[in-house]
Amino acid sequence: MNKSKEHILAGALKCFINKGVESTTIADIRDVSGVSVGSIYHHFNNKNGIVVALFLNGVSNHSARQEIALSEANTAKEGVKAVVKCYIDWIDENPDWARFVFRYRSLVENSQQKEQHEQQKRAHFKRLRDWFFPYIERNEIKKLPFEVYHALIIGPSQDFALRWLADKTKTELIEHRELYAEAAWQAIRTG
Amino acid sequence: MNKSKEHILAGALKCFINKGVESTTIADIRDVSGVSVGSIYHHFNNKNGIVVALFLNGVSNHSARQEIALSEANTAKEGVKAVVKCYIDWIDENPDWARFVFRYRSLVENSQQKEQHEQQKRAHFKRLRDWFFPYIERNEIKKLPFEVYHALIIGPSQDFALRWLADKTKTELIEHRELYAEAAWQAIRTG
Amino acid sequence: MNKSKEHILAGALKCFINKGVESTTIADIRDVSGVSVGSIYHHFNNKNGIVVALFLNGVSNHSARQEIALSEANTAKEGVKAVVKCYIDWIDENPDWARFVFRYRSLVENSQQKEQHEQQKRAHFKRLRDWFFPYIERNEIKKLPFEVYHALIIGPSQDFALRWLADKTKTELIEHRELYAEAAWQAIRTG
Amino acid sequence: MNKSKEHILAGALKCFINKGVESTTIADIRDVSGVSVGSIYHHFNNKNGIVVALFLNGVSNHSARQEIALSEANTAKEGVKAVVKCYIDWIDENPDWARFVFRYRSLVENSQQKEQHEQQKRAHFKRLRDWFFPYIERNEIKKLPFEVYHALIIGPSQDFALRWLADKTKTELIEHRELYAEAAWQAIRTG
DNA sequence: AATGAATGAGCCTTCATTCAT
DNA sequence: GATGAATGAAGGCTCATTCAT
Repeated sequence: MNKSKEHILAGALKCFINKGVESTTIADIRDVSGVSVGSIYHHFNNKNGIVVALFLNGVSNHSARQEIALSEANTAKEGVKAVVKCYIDWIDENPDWARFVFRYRSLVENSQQKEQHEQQKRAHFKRLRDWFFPYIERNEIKKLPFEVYHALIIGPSQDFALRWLADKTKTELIEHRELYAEAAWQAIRTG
Repeated sequence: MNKSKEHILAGALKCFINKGVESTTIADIRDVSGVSVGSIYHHFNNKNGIVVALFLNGVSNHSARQEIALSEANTAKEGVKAVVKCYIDWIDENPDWARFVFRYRSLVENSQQKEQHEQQKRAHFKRLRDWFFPYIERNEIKKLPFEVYHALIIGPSQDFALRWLADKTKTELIEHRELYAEAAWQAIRTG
Repeated sequence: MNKSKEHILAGALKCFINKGVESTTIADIRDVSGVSVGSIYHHFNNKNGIVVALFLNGVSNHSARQEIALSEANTAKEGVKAVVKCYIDWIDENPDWARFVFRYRSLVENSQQKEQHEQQKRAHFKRLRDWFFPYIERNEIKKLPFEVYHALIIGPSQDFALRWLADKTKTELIEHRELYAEAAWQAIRTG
Repeated sequence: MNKSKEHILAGALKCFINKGVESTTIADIRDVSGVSVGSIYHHFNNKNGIVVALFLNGVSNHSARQEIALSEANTAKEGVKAVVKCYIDWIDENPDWARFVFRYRSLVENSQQKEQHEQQKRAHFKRLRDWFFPYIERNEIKKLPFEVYHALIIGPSQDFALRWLADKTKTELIEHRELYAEAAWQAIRTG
């Protein structure tokens, strides 16, 4: 892999989190990454290129982990809980990346390079849907409007995670791993 | 009431949502609000002053409504559901204001005028806590780490609302009002 | 005399010395003088009006004192020494006014209201010339190009005064009063 | 040597003398020097950086000449006269630079980059003092408070020079070169 | 005479991007 | 692939001045 590119991405992530994307200058990234202005443009074409690269890397890294976790689950309950735990774990292990993805999702989704992201996202959602569908059919999971599942499963963890990432919680995100996983299962199970 | 100030705030909100705070220029706000650059500075001191004013107005407007709704509830269940419904209603009725508050909370919380916000927030949370405390004591609501309640009650609605505000849902936020209210109650009730 | 005008002039002088004329805003003068923006304009028409008023007051105050001192002198030597001492005394007693006059002379002399100043100056110089002329004729004072007298008489005191006003001398201006007066006399006396 | 820097300094000096530092805009300097705004900032960091550079160049250029002149003098009288003549000559040959140094000395001495100037100045004054000290010891020059020498030697020339630079004299500065040199010597010689 | 809200032209400075080396 | 000097458009903000009260 490319040393310069790694340095640039790592430096840019730091800056983007500290000062925000708009307030981060190419000179800031140069100072933090140690890579010259010319090289930054050589590798990423322009400032937005760095933003998009960071975002796509982050999202696909997270999706991949989630799909692996899901593939190892054998029941509806295991699957739901795996999704929540994997979500929490990824945020816990990559807090800056998570902050970045939450904060700048819209920036990428409104950019010109959004195509790649949308495609990734559709593929990922399809795989999730395929995994859960049989359990809904078999009535182990409540029949609900599809887009509500995400809210019920991920909503609570996400709410807490956002506050944890902003350093506004007294307890650790990871402490409630089991609690949110169980709550997610209870929220959508039948019976 | 002050005509200029209202115009500036309304115009600024439009711009901030359309282009983002950083990409909105004072000239943009002048064009939309019809108030001169000098007057904008006269009333808000600088660009960030507008951001803070919009944010504080939004948050306190929402808090006030929530507290009124709560004061009319007579049981734990009614209270929890009122909070969720009020949350959904406010977002549904003030989508731009909601978009703004979600997106720029951190901007205000890291600004120099954060004091006023923190104070408002503390007072609001204290009133919520006071309302729910008796029900926890009487064991009608599960005993949980305090900061988890918010995640369980608001998390799902918030997740959906964020996607609804970004125009990424097929269904309307308001359609699921009862569903999320009921889910919130089930998530924290005892027994 | 007019209370507001006095306050404005006094406040403006402070500001002009502290921050320079260009960096002093009308708001600064309002804050220091306690007189409203509107009143400042009512009394002085515009910012430059304050500058000119301060300057003309300062110069004519100094000229008047010098002419009085001269009128009490009875010999060439007394006259020359009186001029130097009077110069030093005025600066010693009105250091801010002196700083202002030295620093902003050119600003007034290039302004549109320069007429009044030029007239004052011509009249003053004529009176000085009239006083000294007889002594030059009688050969008690060296015959020199007229504009050299000022340099020889005032030059040394002025050099020192400028450094004293800038707080760059170790000794007090007033200490050398006699020394500079005597040096001035020696520089232009005959024999 | 650096072409851009030279052009910027030359253009800036013209503007500063014509309109004053405060009234000179970066755009003025760009127009006169032909160097882009960005480059001006690249080389001088900000507007004040140009002022400081001009000032330091001017002062050190003058000091260097004075020290050379002094090193070629062999008696107290020659030294004193050399200082005065050198002073007059430098002003005569570099009138704009002289105008600038006289007018904006305080601006530099109160700026943040004043250190370099103070150091230069101290070194220069030490060399002057070292040159004259033996003659004072040998009683060829009057014993006077040290800071008075400057006033007596340079004061008259400076007074005249200031008026000559302001175009307010009928005669040329250079015409009185010998007169002021001789007066300086008479003012401080013993006997 | 006094007040201070409103105006808008204009300035310093920043910064993404280019390009010659 | 790497470098960093040069560019110039654009934005936040200031401030002298006006004017209705």
